Amino acid sequence: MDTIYFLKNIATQLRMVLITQIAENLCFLSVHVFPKKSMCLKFKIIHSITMISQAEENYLKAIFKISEREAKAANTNAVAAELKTTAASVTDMLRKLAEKELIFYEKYRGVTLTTEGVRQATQLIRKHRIWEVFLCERLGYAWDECHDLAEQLEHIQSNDLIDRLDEFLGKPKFDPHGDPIPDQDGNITERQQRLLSTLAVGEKGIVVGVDEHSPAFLQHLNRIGVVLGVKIEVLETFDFDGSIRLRINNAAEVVVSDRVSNGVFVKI
Amino acid sequence: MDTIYFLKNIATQLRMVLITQIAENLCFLSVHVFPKKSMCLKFKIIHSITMISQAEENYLKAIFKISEREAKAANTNAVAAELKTTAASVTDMLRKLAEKELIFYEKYRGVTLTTEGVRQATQLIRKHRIWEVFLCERLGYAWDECHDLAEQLEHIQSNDLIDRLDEFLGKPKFDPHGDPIPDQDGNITERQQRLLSTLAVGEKGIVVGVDEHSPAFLQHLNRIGVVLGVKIEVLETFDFDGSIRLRINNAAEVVVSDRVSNGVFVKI
DNA sequence: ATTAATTTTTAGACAAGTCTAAAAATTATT
DNA sequence: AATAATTTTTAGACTTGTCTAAAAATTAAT
Repeated sequence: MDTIYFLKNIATQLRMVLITQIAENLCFLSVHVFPKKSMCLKFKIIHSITMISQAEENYLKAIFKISEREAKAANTNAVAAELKTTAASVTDMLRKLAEKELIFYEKYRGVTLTTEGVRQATQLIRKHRIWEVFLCERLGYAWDECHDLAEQLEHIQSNDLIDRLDEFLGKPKFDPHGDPIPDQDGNITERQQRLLSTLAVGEKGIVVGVDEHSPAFLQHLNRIGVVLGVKIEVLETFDFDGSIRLRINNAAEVVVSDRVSNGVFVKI
Repeated sequence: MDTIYFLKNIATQLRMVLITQIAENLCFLSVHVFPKKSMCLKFKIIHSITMISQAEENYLKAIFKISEREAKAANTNAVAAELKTTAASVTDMLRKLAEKELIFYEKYRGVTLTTEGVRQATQLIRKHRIWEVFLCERLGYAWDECHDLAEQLEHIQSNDLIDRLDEFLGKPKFDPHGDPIPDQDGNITERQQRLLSTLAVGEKGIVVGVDEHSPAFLQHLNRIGVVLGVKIEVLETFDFDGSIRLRINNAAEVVVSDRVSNGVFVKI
């Protein structure tokens, strides 16, 4: 990882073991420039508690996402699919993340996040969603356009920046797709919500989120008028193919497919 | 760099030379997934006109900055110093950038930017400065705090994002340090400005920029009240050490050192 | 319970970007 | 003009993250 230099007269007084101890919990407060490298001893930092690379962040997020929807240890292929990479690459990275104690990993047995891993993944999701709010609410991006940019912006390293942005946006609780935004401590506001497909004829609700995030799906919702905040009322259900006839905002009527009704959350 | 696959029946009809030609000007509009790799021939993209890495961007910016202040070909050590890296690393990268026709580079002879290199560097500076305006004006960062964050944000890949942000901020012409923001085409609004040190006794002006950007310097200016927008009047100059006595905003009087008077721009 | 299919891991390679140490070229000095 | 000092480049190594191809482990199927 990184390299650290100690002045020789200081370093020789410390035992190697001690240096290792120090290095393991290292947190740079300030950096002093030494006049010459020949006056110093060089050490390599094996393990650093803070720094985590962009790639590592992405792996944690992928594992988090999979665990969220599958409720069992994420397997190598699933992670590879999620990140559009190969199983071999995943295996390499899992070894590294286990080394850093961000995941529990046993060969051939899948992977789960440690407490610290969950914390990191949650904070990354917090960043992603806050940036999405900014992109959509302030810069006028549509909800199907903001994902890729947020994917880049979430890796900007500064918790302070995110807290200020959060403040600037009025501490939103949900992102433009209705997904909850974790707070600084990782707490998530859970909401009473049901899939549109679970509503019976006559029930009413407000669209509050989506379970599928692909641009194609979101664009389709735009076209048929099923967007966040609209009121819907179930007029008729067709058991044959799972499609549903709806009234939107007490006005227009549409028939939506099962794909739609299983991808949209409503609050009763 | 990247790898591209052609279906065998298509690829075998094309001569290798032609493929190379195509690849050199390649611009992906869409990606098709082929059923099996065994049906494809694999090619490596040697040269791609668009993509440029974060490290490459930083080198271009460094060379641009040096050329701006030195008016002669930037030498290897200067670039190394600017980027806090080694001369060996710089040499490696210069070879690569020359290969991509972003710089003119002759061994031992220093380096200058090509037209495309200047364009890329200017756009990076545009991004940096627009982000700085956002950080200071909207998120409340001080002018000495925004640089490092902007250094990260400038690498977000999306021209559209920057244009929208620019619009959102009211198309500012200058950043929080008074540096001009290039437009989409790279045009820079030059401003009539003089170093404070060149003013004679009795002359008045408005502080519009700084020539030194270190946090320590900017914090010092904050403390003595010499910030962007204030009116100053030169009351007395001390030839002995170059210090100057000023009146600020028709009120407070301060004596500033030569370091300050040579680091501050005023508009008469 | 063996074989077959699938999943996962290892082995080995590669590209980008960096570094140190040594060699080569350039510039400065006597 | 020859030597010394400086600058720049080469050579070789290392790290991160990726890949392909082959081996090993696990799971499914006959």
